[in-house]
Amino acid sequence: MSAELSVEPHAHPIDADRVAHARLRLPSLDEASRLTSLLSLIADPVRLRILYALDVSEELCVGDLALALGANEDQVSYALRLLRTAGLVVGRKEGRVVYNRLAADFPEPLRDHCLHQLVEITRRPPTEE
Amino acid sequence: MSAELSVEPHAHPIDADRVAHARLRLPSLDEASRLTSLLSLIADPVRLRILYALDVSEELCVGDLALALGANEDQVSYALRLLRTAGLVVGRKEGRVVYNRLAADFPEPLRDHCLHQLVEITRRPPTEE
DNA sequence: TTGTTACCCGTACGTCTATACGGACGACCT
DNA sequence: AGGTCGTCCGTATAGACGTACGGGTAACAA
Repeated sequence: MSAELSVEPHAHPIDADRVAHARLRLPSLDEASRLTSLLSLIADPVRLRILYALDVSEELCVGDLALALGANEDQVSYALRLLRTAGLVVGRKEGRVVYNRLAADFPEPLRDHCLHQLVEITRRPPTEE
Repeated sequence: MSAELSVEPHAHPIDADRVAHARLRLPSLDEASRLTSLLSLIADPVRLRILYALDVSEELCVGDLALALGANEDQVSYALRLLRTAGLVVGRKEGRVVYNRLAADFPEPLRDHCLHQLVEITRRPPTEE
């Protein structure tokens, strides 16, 4: 998956300049994988809305989260498991209730760009003429 | 998949205020799905790097794109198919070569936030202590 | 202590996604 | 015209992902 191949699909680059130009500025396969694994995490309706909910409300437990989303607790629990594993969400246990909140080192750009700014895209669907 | 359920998983919301607060500001399931389907498209190493390449170089054909990415043409071709279907990339055919470029109505926030800003995350991996 | 609540975990299933392969088209060169 | 190259499309297979289900743990109440 992270193997560098010595590719030579066809020996005739049509625009060698642009290929070299792109090649230099392109993020490496490793960097891209790191970013896309992060994006994949928020590219899910349940997880995205969980992050939204935790962003506006300081912290929420699983049951209330499911109530706010209109989803069942299994979905929320599974989503939280992934978010916690990735270190985006942390759980504070108080009694028998686990309060979830965004991690302190939650990537700021992710919060700013994806949670705050990118919502506007949803208001204007891409199929506008 | 887009069915509204009349859920009542448990009758004891622990923090009713925060639930209501989150519920009001939460994007609808439909809005979230629209956004996540877009994010899923760029949440793939091949597609993300293609968008990057097309962003720095005006336009590139499939073969050169594969050359720049170090991927085979099948991967690039398949990725371009999805990006074209979504309307993010358009193809200009000139002779037997198809030059691909970002669509004119490519969502600006997506380009700004995901392509330009979000790269910095990759520079500082999330596993930093 | 017994029962109930809130939650987590492991497993199994259905589904969606990406990849690889083969064929087909149109465009250039001789 | 014939041959070759660049690209696209359809199909099949393997793998990853999300969902649902059942059991299990810790905490509070009676």
